[in-house]
Amino acid sequence: MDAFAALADPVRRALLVALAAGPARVADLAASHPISRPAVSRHLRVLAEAGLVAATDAGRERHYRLQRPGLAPVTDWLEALGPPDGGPRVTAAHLDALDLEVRRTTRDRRTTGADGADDRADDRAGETA
Amino acid sequence: MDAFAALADPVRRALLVALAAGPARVADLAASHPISRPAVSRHLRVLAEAGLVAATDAGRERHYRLQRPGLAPVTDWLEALGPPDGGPRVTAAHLDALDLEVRRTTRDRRTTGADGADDRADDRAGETA
DNA sequence: GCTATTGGTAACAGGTCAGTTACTAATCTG
DNA sequence: CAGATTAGTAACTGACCTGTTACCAATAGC
Repeated sequence: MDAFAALADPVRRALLVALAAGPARVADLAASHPISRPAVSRHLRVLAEAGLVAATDAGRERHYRLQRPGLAPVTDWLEALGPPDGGPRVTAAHLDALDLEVRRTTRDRRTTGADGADDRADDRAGETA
Repeated sequence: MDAFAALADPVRRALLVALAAGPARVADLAASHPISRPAVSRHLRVLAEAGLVAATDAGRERHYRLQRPGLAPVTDWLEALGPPDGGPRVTAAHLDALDLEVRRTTRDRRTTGADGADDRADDRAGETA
């Protein structure tokens, strides 16, 4: 089952959200969802086939964790279709160019004693890390 | 049917891709896809319910067009789950701040006679329009 | 007004998917 | 070793979804 079909089921989306907070066992996921454990087990198998989760055996337990790269087919398709609201569409190259400009600007203004406009460049640097 | 379930069907995704190139009639979409016209008609109804397409009556014809904002529930959910690869995550506010910096930089360099580095700020302005 | 074209609906058949209960395999614990 | 816990599988049922053909309504063109 592909990633699109895997995301179509609300139970599977809920499982992914739960796993986004960190790895979990099958019993834990079944306890926090209104379906039986075999149903959870099968949903997890579907998600694993789609590359959205991965399992690690630990004795008799099995720890499932989210695999965010598995969402790439969906995100890629969505972005190929175009932005949902004509919002900003920026590539890493754009950011690099802008980053260069901003660093030069702030340095120039410091040396020339410009006004105290806030230095937002650090925001991006932090988020892209 | 919600947007997630609507995107689960490959035929519906193909219809959306076709509509991304511009509005189309039902007959046109049916002709370019290996399913009957009633099937296309029902797929379009599903997509309309999900807010992914909209129709405009034009005489006996009906022009369907893509509604990109309908994808918002999906994109929002995906981005709430976290970035697939830790890529750049930039908001419009960041871009505005950067844009301000860049415009000031280029102006300063013009007045001070700097090198001929290209003016990338216009790129962003065009893409966000 | 008659015919052709466009689009939606109805009814039906086929297949798939989600859920359950019952059972089995493997591992930890006393 | 015996019992308990964890996880997966098998078999089954019920619902839903997708596709088809046949039919109906509305509009354009002669």
